[in-house]
Amino acid sequence: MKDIYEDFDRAVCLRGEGRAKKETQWLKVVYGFNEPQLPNNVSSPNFSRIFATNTTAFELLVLKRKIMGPCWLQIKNPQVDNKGVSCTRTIVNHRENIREIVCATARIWSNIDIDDPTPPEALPCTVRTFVRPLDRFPPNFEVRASGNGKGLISPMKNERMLLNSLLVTIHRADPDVIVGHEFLGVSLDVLLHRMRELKADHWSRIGRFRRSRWPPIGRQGTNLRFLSGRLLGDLASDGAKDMITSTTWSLTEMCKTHLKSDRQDIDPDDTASYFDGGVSSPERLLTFVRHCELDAHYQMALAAKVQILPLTRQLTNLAGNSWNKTLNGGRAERNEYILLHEFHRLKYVCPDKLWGKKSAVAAKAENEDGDAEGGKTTKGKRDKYKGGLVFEPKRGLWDKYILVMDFNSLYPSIIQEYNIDFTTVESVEVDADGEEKIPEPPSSEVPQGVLPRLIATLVNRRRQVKSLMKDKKATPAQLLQWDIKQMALKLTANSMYGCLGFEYSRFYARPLAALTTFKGREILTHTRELAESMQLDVVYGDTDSVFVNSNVTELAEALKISAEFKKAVNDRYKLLEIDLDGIFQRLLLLQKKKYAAVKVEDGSRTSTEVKGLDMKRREYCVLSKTVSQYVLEQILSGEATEAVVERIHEYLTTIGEDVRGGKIKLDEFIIFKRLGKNPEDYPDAKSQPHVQVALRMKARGLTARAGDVIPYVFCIGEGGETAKTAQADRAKHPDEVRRSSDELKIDYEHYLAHQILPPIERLCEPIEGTDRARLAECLGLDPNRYRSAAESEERYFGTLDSLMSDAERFKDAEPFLVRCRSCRGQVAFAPISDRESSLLLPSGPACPACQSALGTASLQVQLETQIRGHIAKYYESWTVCDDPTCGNRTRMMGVYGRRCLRQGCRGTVAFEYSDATLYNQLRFYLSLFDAEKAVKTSTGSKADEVKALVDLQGDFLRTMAATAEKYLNQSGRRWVQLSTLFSFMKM
DNA sequence: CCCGGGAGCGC
DNA sequence: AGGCGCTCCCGGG
Repeated sequence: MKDIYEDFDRAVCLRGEGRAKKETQWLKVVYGFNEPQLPNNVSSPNFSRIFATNTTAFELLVLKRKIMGPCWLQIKNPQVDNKGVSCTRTIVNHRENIREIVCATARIWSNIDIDDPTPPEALPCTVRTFVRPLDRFPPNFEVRASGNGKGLISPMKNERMLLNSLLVTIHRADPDVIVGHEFLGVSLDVLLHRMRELKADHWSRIGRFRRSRWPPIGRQGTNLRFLSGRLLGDLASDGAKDMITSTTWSLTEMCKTHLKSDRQDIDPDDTASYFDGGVSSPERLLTFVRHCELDAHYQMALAAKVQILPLTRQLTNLAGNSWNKTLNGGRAERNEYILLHEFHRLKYVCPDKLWGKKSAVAAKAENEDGDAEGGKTTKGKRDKYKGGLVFEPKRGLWDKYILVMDFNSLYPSIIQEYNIDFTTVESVEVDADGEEKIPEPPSSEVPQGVLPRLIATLVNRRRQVKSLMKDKKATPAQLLQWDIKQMALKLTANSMYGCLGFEYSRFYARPLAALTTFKGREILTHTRELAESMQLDVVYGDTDSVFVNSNVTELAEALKISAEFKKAVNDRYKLLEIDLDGIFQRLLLLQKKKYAAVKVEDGSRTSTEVKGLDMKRREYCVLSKTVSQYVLEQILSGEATEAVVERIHEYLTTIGEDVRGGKIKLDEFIIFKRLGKNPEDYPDAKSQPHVQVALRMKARGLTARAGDVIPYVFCIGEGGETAKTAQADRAKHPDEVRRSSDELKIDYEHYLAHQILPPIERLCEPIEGTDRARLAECLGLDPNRYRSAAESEERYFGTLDSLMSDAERFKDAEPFLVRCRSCRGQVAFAPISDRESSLLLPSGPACPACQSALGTASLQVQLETQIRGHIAKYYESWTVCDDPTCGNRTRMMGVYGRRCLRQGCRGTVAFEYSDATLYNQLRFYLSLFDAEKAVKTSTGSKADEVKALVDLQGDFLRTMAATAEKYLNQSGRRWVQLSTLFSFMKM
């Protein structure tokens, strides 16, 4: 009954009690779970505090017995043999939007060893599919079903019988593990509701805990307890998502990337058609059944491929928590349990578990913040503490060897190096000015803390495992097992820091987290300074890495520099270690966290590494990624810039044509976006494409919940008017597009302008010889709409006037049209230096058609009329939207600058007839009568001819020039906003 | 035109 | 129910 504990001072502080008792005497009281729980906030004259009143039986058992993950417990004689089962049910919803079960496959593997690397397809298994008709089975279905190959097909009369038979199968197999995809969130939910609704027999056999009465079915995705006694490996669970690299975690995508298998997708809306009993052949339904059989296989194959069971078991062994939580939950709980075990072993009192609440320290700090800042409204989260340091990248394309040096496991190493722990770091006062102070690390005499020692143990064990792996005699199975073990050790060590800064963590210790990152920033800064002191150029760095420009073209030299630098850095620390992580042959550095490189692999091989670019994001379609890939390959090819630019331009031209020509498949246009909330919870649902699609999916009885990744394609609005329908309404699910046959058309212009151009533009930004207007032009988009203000002005006036020919400068100017009063013909007034076309003869202006002389006064009036026409046009102030899919033309002006006023459009409006256009037009008119220029631009024998002409017709030219100049000079400022015209010069 | 808040990445 | 740092893009005033 009585036991003396040492106090754990942080435990006290974590409770928000301000007192820092080191060791005190505690009275330990133990009583059964059949008695009521004490409140945790009681006190009396005899005691000030009670701890651990709400500890669960599981925690107690696991801690007291030091149970570290799955192991044999001598409670009774457990009858366990390993059986895995993979289940698929395909569900269709009909009438009243209720999801029913039409088909279920159980693929059962018996006596599997989860450490055996043999893939599931090479191991014996039984397959059984239960299927029931919607109305009636197609003729001959039962006969054909009985002759099915390996898989047993059991036609069932109705849904209830299907469920009953499935439950019998599960009961007989009694699986330890159930593997599925979206099982917890979807399948189990439907199963439970249908079993209850249809009063299925022995429904609790889905798990191992026998029940006769139904407990309440919880929210979707929260009913793991119905499976108690079995492990659930759900490939779409958060736990699994951490282990599988994928953008959508759809079964089809994972099969493709991890199994190299081409899984056929079935449109859920087509399910009913597979069950059509009115057709003459059973083939279609058999196809459906085989699809289910195959899916069940895929799920197990994926689970085996990513080693989900061995890895989660190792993680669970390290943390001492529950395996099912490792499989289906996040990592906070693992971290909690490893610390609980450690502190319990050392006889500390740990902070109490606060269910669904912020840790006591977090809550306390928030209150203090509120007091200090005079009752500032509870703005949700507290200010973040500072994290890793990111250097400003030196942007551009680097073509000397770049050394990527990074610290191995920086944060775990810092925690060890500086002995950062709950028991070693003194708490800090909260600063008066609200600024949070970083605590000091303990002095070197302070003994090693709990956390540093724990991490050291993990790191040492990992080192041992890795040395085992070097043994040449090791079998592949052993190697695989060790590899999983070392991975689990690394993951565990690395996750300790994250949980220190997690407000809801039982061991929340913000000052420790802040100290860790502070040291990280300090170390990275010093590392860069060291490099610079060695005359090495650091072009970039992020948190724990520096990219050093070796500035050499010989690999051996680069390696030598790397070794010298490594030694210089590592000499400064006891434990902390920097190492060469890779060598880049070429590096395209675009932004912080955004770059691509050609990495040197062993020998002469190379590979491309891409970080953070648009092409790595799920909201860009495959087409966009393919185009980016090509452009990137060209840029990194190392060939001459002109050749690269030319190839890019050519390629984009082809792409533009192919897209518009309908040569690209629908799949390549699919965009993905994750739902942050449930679709109906969006306040601005109407403007979000994926939310609109999700809502329509739900209306059809499909699932679309928070966290789901929604696929969609932008189509042309109904009725063909691209501008009329709001953007979000035009987003359609790929299945909708496929079903519509030709009704829905992909909005190619939108894809070119919004999915292809922007990523390419960003990639080409540092590349000479092209710009966004040119890239847009290649794609068949109007280049003028993509010219920046600066570029447009530069185009008109040119920073280097002499470099631009008049032909180029006045390309878009309207000609001066001269009408002849005699023959009523009309002709453009060509430049006077153009002796073949000019109507100005040495004798004066004359009509080229009827040779009649044209009066100066008449021409002057005509010129003035045309100039005034342009001015009037300018004052009409028509604006157009720069989004080619919108094309909105209006005379309305927005209140907020240049945003397009059409609902749902993201474009920018500009004057159709801008001040710059007008100014340029006037300059063009002036140029027509510029005698000096005419002489200058003429060469050879022409020069003399022109010179004679301007001498003879000087009066005429001066009169006309003066007319143009009048408008240009006197009123120029009224039209031309000099500030915008010359904005490109402000750099 | 500026400012903020999500997404989604990187580490 | 792990952290923070950084583009981007989109709404809103």
